[in-house]
Amino acid sequence: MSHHYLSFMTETSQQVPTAERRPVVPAAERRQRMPAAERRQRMPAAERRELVLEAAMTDFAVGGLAGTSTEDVARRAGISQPYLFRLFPTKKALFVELIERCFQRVKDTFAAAADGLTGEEALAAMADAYEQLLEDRTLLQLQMQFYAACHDPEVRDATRAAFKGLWELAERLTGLPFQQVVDFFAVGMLINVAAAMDLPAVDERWTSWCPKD
Amino acid sequence: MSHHYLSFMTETSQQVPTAERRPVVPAAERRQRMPAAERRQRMPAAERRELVLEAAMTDFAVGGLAGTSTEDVARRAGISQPYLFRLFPTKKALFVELIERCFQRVKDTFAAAADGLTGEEALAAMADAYEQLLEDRTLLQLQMQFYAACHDPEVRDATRAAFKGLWELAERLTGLPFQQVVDFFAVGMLINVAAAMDLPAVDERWTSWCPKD
DNA sequence: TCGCTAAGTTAGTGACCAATCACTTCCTGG
DNA sequence: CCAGGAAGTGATTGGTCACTAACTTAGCGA
Repeated sequence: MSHHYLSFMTETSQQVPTAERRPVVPAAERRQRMPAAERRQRMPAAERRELVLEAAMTDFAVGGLAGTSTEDVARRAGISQPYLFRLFPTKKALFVELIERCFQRVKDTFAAAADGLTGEEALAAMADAYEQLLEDRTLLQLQMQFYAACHDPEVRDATRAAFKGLWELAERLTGLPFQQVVDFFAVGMLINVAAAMDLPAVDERWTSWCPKD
Repeated sequence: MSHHYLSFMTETSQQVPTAERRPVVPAAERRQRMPAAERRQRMPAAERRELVLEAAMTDFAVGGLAGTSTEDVARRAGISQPYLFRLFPTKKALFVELIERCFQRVKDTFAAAADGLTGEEALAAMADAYEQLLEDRTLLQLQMQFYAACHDPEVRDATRAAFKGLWELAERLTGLPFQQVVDFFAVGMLINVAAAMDLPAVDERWTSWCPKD
């Protein structure tokens, strides 16, 4: 069963001692009350929203829209679960807000990488930058959750719009013809999937995705 | 807002009058008892399992692991929900069984398409065949659900193994070097995502993904 | 025809969860 | 100093859901 020609397909990934099964911790003790001693620190709602959005990225990246509870997000954000619903009307609204946010972060990454470059140089820089997102897979896995949740019209519309924006940015930054942009995004999607499956860190062969020679 | 260079990104997709929001039909009436008049037809468990697996593909493709209820699957399969648990030990076990099944179907598609061909001809045939899967997006959307659910170790292991099998099949059928197989799968993944977002039917430019010239 | 096995059901159970309500606490400007 | 708004919580609620227990029914072989 040794397939030498596919190093990234071999089972060299170290298995995390995962917690296995959805937390069967009785909800009674999971929903522990706030520690009275060191009272929760107050902050303006706008600021708290940021914390919630950040926490939500982490949780939704793992569980997706349906598989993440508002309780989990609230706890990670350091607030009570009801207060989350004063900051966001519904769970889905929070999720949808993440879509724009997540793609914006990728856009920023691309823009920073391609700064001062054009054409294939810009594309290569963007490719490198995108690969570096592998170090914290949150963004990539979150993308998968968006795509997977696209049966919902609101999610789909937001995802489509954000994806379109990203695509247009890539075209603008590189100025390259359609086909090359297709290939760029195609490999990007393969990277997303590889990250989701946690294939051993995508090896250097991926980087030769700009076969101009 | 007209971007002539990206026909598939324009909003020409006819919006399905989607049902909007998870079925808010009160569960009381959703769980209607079996029609006593035309009693359920019996069949061997192995056969019933097939029906359940088929129904599960449809439902899980839409809702994913967390977002699909066993009640939904059972109803579609024409059995009571508890009986589903005699055929499958857990919901996740059912989901995991779909992974092998889904990828096997893609494998069959590839093998049939590449029959008698090799090299780039085989690859092109496989590409065409894969695009035809867009007509019934179940298989593609289901894949996205697998990738998205890969945080779970059992799901990840099964998905990895199935993906690896598919990859090896592609290499065996075409005999092409690594880089070309990468490009092939990369575009495949882009198609998956496009299907998930329901971008207007992927246009003919995708087919030129084998830039040998 | 009888009885056994496999197919299938109804009726729960405990747990979880999104969302609401009513309440408290803190801070600030007049 | 005090009134009011903003930050934040506890308790609850109506509902869903995976899974179990216990029962029923249909067919088939001896």
